[in-house]
Amino acid sequence: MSLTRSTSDDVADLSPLERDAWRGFLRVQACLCKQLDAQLELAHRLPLSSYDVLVQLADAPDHRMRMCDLATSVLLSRSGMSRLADRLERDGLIKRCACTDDARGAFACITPAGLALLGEARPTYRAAVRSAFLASFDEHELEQLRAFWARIEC
Amino acid sequence: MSLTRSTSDDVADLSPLERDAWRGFLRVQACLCKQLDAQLELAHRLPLSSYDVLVQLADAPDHRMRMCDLATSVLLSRSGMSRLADRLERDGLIKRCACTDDARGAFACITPAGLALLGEARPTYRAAVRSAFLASFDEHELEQLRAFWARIEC
DNA sequence: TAAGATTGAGCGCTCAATCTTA
DNA sequence: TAAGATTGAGCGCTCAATCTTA
Repeated sequence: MSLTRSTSDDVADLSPLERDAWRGFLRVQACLCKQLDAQLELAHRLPLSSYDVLVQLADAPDHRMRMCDLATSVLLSRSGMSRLADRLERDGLIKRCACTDDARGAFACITPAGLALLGEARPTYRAAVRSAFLASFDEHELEQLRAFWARIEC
Repeated sequence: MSLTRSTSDDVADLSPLERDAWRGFLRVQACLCKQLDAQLELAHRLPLSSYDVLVQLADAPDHRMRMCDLATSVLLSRSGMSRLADRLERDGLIKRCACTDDARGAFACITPAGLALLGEARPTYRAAVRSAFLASFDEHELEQLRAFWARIEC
């Protein structure tokens, strides 16, 4: 090992600090998502992935989005989104609608039943995110977190 | 809605700041894990979940752990761990060994081939975590992150 | 040719049931 | 009875192939 290498050399062991900053991040994410999913499932029979889709649609213009845009915004592949939409449509929470501008495409539209269920689930979600995550930080720290995530593009 | 409720009332909308702090966290985690998994798979044909198991075993006393402890430390169910161990054993990276203290239990032990592969994969992992995550923060910020994660128990 | 969307095949996970030993 | 581990059933996802329209 060269003496000129810094401690943040690419191949060097992660320092305890680096390890904790990274592993803690992974641990917290896994725990929180598992908790959130369990709470939504228990209270509303709605998995977290379905909740995310309903939120996107409810907040979108005309309560609808193109399937491919929806896939991107919920971090799913197109095929994964297509199958999730199948389940949501089967449960009456969304409907697929024709896209007149581009006949290749399709819209997913949230139904009144979807809006109603989302109306019940949103308070559960917000309360859970607040108590399990946001409540651990003051306003300044939340600003820091926002700035931290903005640095990472992907 | 009561006038006495604060803006962080449990059921109120998430503020833009809360939203960004939370959604950014989810986005960054999803992106980084996807990237990491792809790089390990490409360079070493080793999924991230298998990498995590090999790291735990390599760092454990006698290069071995009980199946249930291993499941806990890689955030998997027991059955999920059992099936992942099947694949790793099939590929010769680990072996199951009898547990003489408690005949109900089993050890997973990393093999020389497992250690060798991990030796190649660790630099890839470290370099990826550094360039995609750790490099975005200075030492003080890493300390902050460590302290942030420590607040959240799960 | 390429892009949007879906479908077939199959992987990796969890839950519930089961087997074994404490 | 309970705990460690595995197995059967089945869910939710991705990749590659396919269909449709731009």
